[in-house]
Amino acid sequence: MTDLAKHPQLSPSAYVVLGMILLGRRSGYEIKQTVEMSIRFFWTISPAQIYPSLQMLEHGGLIRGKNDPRGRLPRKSFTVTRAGKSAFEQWLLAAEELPFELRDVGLLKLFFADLAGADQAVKLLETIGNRSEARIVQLQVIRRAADSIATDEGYSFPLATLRLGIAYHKAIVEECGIIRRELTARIRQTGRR
Amino acid sequence: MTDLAKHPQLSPSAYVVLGMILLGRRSGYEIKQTVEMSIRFFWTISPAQIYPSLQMLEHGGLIRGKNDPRGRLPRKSFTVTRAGKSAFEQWLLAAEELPFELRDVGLLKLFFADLAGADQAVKLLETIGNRSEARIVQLQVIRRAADSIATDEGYSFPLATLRLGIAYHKAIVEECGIIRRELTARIRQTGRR
DNA sequence: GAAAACATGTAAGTAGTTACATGATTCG
DNA sequence: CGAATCATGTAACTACTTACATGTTTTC
Repeated sequence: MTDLAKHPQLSPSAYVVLGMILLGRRSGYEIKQTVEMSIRFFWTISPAQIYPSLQMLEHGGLIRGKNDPRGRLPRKSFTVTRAGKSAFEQWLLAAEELPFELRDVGLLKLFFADLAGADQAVKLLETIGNRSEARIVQLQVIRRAADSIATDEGYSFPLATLRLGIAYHKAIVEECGIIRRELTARIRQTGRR
Repeated sequence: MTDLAKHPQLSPSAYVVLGMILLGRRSGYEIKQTVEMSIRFFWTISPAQIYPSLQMLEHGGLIRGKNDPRGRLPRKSFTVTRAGKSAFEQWLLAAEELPFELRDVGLLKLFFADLAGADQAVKLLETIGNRSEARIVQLQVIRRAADSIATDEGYSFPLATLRLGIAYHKAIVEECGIIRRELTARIRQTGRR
């Protein structure tokens, strides 16, 4: 428990692992699966991060693991300790800045679109809009899974994050359309002159 | 020029450096400044990346630098070579997937909000909404700089990326409000029973 | 009986950060 | 004359990814 002092600040990804176990995911494999069908649109985490995180959290006394093989298939089941639960809640309720990072090559190219032709810029806007439309479809598929998690397990906030994701991409689709129409109108005007 | 073969794919950040020089930024310092007041909301790049990138691009024959001191203050001015310009345009027009990565601790905490109290969840939603509202204000300040870039230098697409950013955060603010109201209504109902 | 899914992990490499080091010039 | 800004760069570190290694069980 005093090991906590050695881990004054876990990374957000470590809290994801901890939180997923609190939500009932037992193994690294299950955590990875749940991440893929829930938070992957605003947080990714690979097996090469999950397994060392599990070791680190166990070392720090926040989780406890025991071998739980399926037949001859090795498997480790984890549960969260009291210290782990309180560490997670502390993180969840902490009044810290909430880091928000976006890396979007689409917007990057759009920023430089003056260096390309106007027709190329229109294409870019279409690509960006289409990308968000495809994302909306993906999110709506996941939404079904979130619905069943809400009814089966009683967790309703995964649904809220999905709704925010969908709202976000709908706004992008709409604004891309507006900008594209303005641009094509301007192209037509310039062309006629 | 055949050095290009050694750089089959530059990183997006390298293209940012290249593009910024094409937009008239001469030194690493100027590039950093422009990044800070334009693309930083969807792409960040630190001096520790810019200066090695400049060396690498010069080595690859895509840019050319010459010493251009201000008095005794050392400064290096870069220009883009023909090879550099064509490499940039190739990237800009390439029909590649446009990587989009989001890392949002706010949504992460919201995802796990079932593990906290409902009142805490309401607070989280407020924090996330406020964060987007603050971001909108920042973007609108930058927008003035983008306006003058549009009129002074004739570059209009930086403005388009800002509009997309604003649209995005407005959608978040709105949806956060909706979810929050739903939640408080549900709390009130449950409380009365 | 082959392919997909289950399951855990490591090694090597990439991309990026913060903090540091250094010094000149401008502005209030 | 001190603080902010101009200007370039490096070292050490962190976070994360891809690819690999290994073997089991289920499903078609």
